[in-house]
Amino acid sequence: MFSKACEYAIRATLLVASHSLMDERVSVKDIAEATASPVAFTAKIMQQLNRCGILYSVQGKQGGFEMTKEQMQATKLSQIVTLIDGDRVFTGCGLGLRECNALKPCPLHERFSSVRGELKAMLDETTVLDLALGLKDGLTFLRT
Amino acid sequence: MFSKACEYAIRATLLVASHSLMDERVSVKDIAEATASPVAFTAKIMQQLNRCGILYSVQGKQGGFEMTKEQMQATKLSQIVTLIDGDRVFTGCGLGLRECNALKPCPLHERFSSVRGELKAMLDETTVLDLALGLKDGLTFLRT
DNA sequence: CAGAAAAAGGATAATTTTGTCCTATTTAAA
DNA sequence: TTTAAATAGGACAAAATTATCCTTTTTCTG
Ligand code: FES
Ligand code: FES
Repeated sequence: MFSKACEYAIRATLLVASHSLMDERVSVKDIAEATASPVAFTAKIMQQLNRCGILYSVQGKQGGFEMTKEQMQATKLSQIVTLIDGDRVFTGCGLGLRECNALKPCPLHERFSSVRGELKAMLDETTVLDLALGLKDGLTFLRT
Repeated sequence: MFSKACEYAIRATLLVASHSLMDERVSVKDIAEATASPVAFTAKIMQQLNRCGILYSVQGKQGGFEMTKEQMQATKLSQIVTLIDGDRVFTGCGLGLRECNALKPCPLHERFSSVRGELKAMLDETTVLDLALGLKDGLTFLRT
């Protein structure tokens, strides 16, 4: 469904958010540990998330990553997916035709575009804050 | 969403089905041309589809691939997906946790498993015959 | 100020997925 | 019976994704 990079990005963002709710800053090392992700790969993803303003970083000793509550409210899951994987999962043809076009539909178009629309709606309606709250309260988890 | 191999598999199966409805046999070359897929890669996929009985092949000159109407009715899209990509798209965690477990859910579990269930239901309810009919009638397409 | 901890970023490596090539086998038709 | 067209299948190659390593820069702390 999503690439590994995208899964790591969402997990990392949610971890940073849940810690920011408790006014804690987290390092890449912390993030990788808490989300069971490879450290250096996660570091690259954090750079992308920082560059596009989904969260922010503090360099130097005692540095790490944080999010403001505004960032948590403003960031929809769909934005993270689009940033990392592009919009193919939201707009592409389920059978891989070059474009999904209702005027020249693939055999699965009608059924697939409906499900794809629900996926998009779900990710558009879900903010980082929505998910970070359950994580902070220990109701949900980011690793086994 | 699906791998390239899986997209090719579905497109190829639907092409064979629509031709079988007109009592025509199709070669790998025909399939690759009609679905805009790489020939040799498609050939490998056809072998898988044949081995597991989704369709059948006839070797030798004038050979090719065909499906019986029974095969078309019996084959659900979900079977082709599972054959090529496995069942991760139907059962896996949206955030990539090792297993999707409602007792230790990821933050997206509730919302994701709902959409994933609709995808599965859609592919379970759709047979190759369902889709081949529109293709035969020129209402849907397998390439741009 | 010096040293250490941490992010930034470039280069490279491993793995998986996708795609190609070539040979053997099967079968219809000339 | 020979030839040609087609699938079967193994080996290999290219590309994309995932992952690691190493150096530089920043900034806190002693
Ligand atoms: S054309 Fe295939 S999903 Fe729209
Ligand atoms: S645990 Fe993540 S989707 Fe179920």
